[in-house]
Amino acid sequence: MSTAQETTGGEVEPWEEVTPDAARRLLVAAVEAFAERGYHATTTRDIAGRAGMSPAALYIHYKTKEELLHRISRIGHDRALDILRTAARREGSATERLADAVSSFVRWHAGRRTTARVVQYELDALGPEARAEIVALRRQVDAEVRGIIEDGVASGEFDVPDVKGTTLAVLSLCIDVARWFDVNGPRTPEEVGALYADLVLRMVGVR
Amino acid sequence: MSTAQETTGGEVEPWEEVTPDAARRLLVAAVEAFAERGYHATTTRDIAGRAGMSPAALYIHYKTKEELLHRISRIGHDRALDILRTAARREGSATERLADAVSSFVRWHAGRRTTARVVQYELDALGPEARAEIVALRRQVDAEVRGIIEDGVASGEFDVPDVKGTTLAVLSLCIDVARWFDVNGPRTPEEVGALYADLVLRMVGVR
DNA sequence: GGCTACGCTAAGCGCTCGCTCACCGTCGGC
DNA sequence: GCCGACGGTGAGCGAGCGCTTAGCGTAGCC
Repeated sequence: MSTAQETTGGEVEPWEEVTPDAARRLLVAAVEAFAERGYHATTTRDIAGRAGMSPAALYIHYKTKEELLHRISRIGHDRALDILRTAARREGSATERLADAVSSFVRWHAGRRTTARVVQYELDALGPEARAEIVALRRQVDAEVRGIIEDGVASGEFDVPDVKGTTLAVLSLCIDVARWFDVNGPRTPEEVGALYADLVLRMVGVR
Repeated sequence: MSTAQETTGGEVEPWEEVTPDAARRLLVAAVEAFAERGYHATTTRDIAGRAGMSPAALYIHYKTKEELLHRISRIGHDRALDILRTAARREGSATERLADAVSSFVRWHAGRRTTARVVQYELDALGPEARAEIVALRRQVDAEVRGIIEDGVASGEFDVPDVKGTTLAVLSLCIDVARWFDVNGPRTPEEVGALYADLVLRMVGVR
C-alpha cells in the first residue's frame, strides 16, 4: 500500500508546486526546522545547512526568512481548506460528511505533523499583512465545519445547542493533534482519525 | 462581583509565592512577554523594561532567562494539577467530577490565558532536566483525568471504548483553549467552561 | 557617623543573528 | 569559442542578543 516518494518519518512530501528544485529543498528544510524548534529559534544558517547549501543561497530564492514561513503557511492552509471542502461538499448525510471531514482533517494533522505544526502554531510570527491573508483562510476553514454542523441541525441528525461554540471546539480538537501527535507513538494517523470522528459525532449528539 | 487585585486584561495575578517583590514583578513581566511573542522572540531587555528595571536587574533574581521560564512553568503546572486534583477527589459521581474538572480546568486556561499559554506552548524551550521535571507533572495531570473516566466506566455512567485516547482528547480540547481564547471576545471563561463540560460529557457517552 | 550588605544601574563584552555583496563555475545559444 | 544568464559560495557588515562587571545609593546596625 506504499505510494509515491517518502521522506523522514514516512511522510509523503507534496511540495511539488514549489519550483525550482533548490527552492523546494529549502522550503522542506524550513518546515522541518520550524516544526522542531519554532520559527524564532530557527536560524537561516540552519535551514540552508539542512538543504545542503550555504547561508547565502536562501536569499536567491526567498527575500526574507519570513517569506519562507508565509509560503509554508499559505500552502498548508490551502491544503487544509481543500481537505475540509472535499469532505463538506461530497454527497451524503451531515453525519457522514462530518465524520469524513474530521477523520481526514485529523489524518492530515497527524500524518503531516511537521507541516501542520508550523501552519497552526507559528501564525503569530507573520507580519500584519501576511497574517491577515492567512486569517481569512482560517475563517473559511471555520465556515466549512460550521456549515456541516448547521446542515445536521437542520436535518435533525444533530442536537447542538451552541453551533458556533461547538464548531470552535471541534476544530480546536483536530488542530491540537499537531501539538501532541508522536510519529513514533502507539497510534497511527488513521486510528486517531477514526477515534476523533467518533468523539465528534458524540459531541454533536448523534445517537 | 470584582475581587482582589486586578492587572492587564482583568486577570487576577496570584504569584504571591514569588518573593521578593522585584522578582515577582520580573516574573509577571516575563509571563506577559512570553505569552505575547513566545520565549525565543522575547528579549531580557523587554522583560526588564516591562518590570521598570534595567536589563541587568534580571540577573540579580534569576540566573538565566531559561530559569524564569522554568519557574513560570513549574508554578503553572502545579496550579493546573491542583485544580484537577481538587475536582477529581471531591465527593460525587464520576459524571459530576468530570464536569467539574473540565469546567474548572477550562476556566483556568481561558481566564488566565497568558500564563496557560506559556505553560502549555513553551515547553520545548526548556533544557532537558527542566523539561523532564515538567513532563512528570504532565503525566500526573493525565492520570487524574484518566482516573475519573475509568471510575465512570466502572460505575456504568460512561460508555468509552478507548479510555487512553479519550483522556488524551479531553485534555487536548481543554489545553487548546489557551491558544484561541480571546479576552475581548464574546465568551466569558465561565461560559466556555460550561460548554466544554457539556461537550466532554457527551464524548464519554453520558445520556 | 562609619560600615557593611544589598538592590540596582551604566557600560559593554563576545557572540550570533538576518542579510548583503563581490565573485565564480556551468551551460545553452550563436 | 565566446558570452550572458543563472544559481551558487565565502566573507563579512551592522545590529541586537544573553549575560557580566564595576560601581553607586540607601537602609539598617553598631
